[in-house]
Amino acid sequence: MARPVKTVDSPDYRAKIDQVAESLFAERGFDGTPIREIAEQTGVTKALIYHYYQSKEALYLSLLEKEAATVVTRIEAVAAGEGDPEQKIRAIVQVLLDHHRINPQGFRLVQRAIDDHSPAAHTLAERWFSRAHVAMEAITTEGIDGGIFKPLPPGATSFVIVGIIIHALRANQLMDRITPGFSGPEVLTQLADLILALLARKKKH
Amino acid sequence: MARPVKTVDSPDYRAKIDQVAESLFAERGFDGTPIREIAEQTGVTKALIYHYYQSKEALYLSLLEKEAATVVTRIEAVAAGEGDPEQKIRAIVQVLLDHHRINPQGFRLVQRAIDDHSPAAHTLAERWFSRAHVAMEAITTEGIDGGIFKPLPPGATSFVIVGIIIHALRANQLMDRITPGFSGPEVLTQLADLILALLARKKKH
DNA sequence: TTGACTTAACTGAACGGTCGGTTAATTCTT
DNA sequence: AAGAATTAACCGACCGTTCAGTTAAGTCAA
Repeated sequence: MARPVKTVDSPDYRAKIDQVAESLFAERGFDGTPIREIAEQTGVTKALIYHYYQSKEALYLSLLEKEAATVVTRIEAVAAGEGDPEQKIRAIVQVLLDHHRINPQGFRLVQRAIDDHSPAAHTLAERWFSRAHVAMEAITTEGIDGGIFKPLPPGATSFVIVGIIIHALRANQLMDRITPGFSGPEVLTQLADLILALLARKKKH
Repeated sequence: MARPVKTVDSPDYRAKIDQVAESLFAERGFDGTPIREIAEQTGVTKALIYHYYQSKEALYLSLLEKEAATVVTRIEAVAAGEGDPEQKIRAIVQVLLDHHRINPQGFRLVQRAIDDHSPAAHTLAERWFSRAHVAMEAITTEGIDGGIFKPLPPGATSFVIVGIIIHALRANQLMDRITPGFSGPEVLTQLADLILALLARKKKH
């Protein structure tokens, strides 16, 4: 049971396996990523990966769970924190942008899971996305009730926010050329402003 | 030179191969779909598929090209047709919804290609998405210049429209439970109204 | 009309290679 | 010494692809 303490300069393969696997799964998907390649890029053998994980899918789901939990927990923290709805929306956009900037591979891993064929991955993604949407709904409902946001059908405001953010990050990392004049880093810096401009209630005077 | 004419009740396997392959590729992705399974579900042998297509990838790209061309051509037709920007936006939403309703697998195939690892598929998707965006830009620019749509940065309006539609169809087919109170068929019927409500210019009086 | 010839459609079996996963043993750390 | 970390070697299954060959239908010269 006792796990030996690593010396300072030891390789710490376990963490590196996770890192390499996350990157490969994010780029090429589950089916497109052979265990052999994860092992090679980590600098170990396949057998070591099976020493740490029961199966390829267990490794994949472990990474997915960790990544989804991290980002959704942060969103929930913002939703439960202080500030008016506009500040919270800006904070959430910032959370997602930061997370994407620091670890784009992890972000892409989660995005990919939405379309995943594996029932386990699909369920996992659905569970976390659902929690994120609940947190968002609390904010948008407050914004609409407070007269700050344009009144839209229940759920629609969160739906729009999430849709635009996902589209922005997807476009930013994968389709730089499809949105002429509105792609690349500039789309991200304007993202919160754009979302709030769309949601803002019409001024009456 | 002599080409045997198909008898009326002959199986027409070629069309069925396309149909089965499109469905499987859409559901499980390129890597997740073995040629064997396409053959089995079609009721032929693998070898027949290689009689019609040079490779698995050639089959995949052929389906992708056909599907993307169909939907983008329709969008371009709407953009080049008659009507004010609001009517055109409604028409485009309808085109996409109809296409998705009639052939959801084909639609999903194209969506998946955005994240595709294969350079050829990625390039193909980028090419068609780019054409769609150009067509959209013509409409949104007219709407903004005409004072109907809220003024947003260049490209941003098209970006929002495409993002919301993609998100809606993705959510509708894959994540029915993640958007509480705003999922399932009802999101689609309200989609054009939602988009136009977001884009509508603030009334001044 | 007939029968040799051509062609597309289609198949069964096999190829070399890679896949995810296992096993038994060796090395390393304490 | 003991147990965790790590490995080389191996397995059966399946992968995409090829190939030699059969079938069925159309062409065409006699």
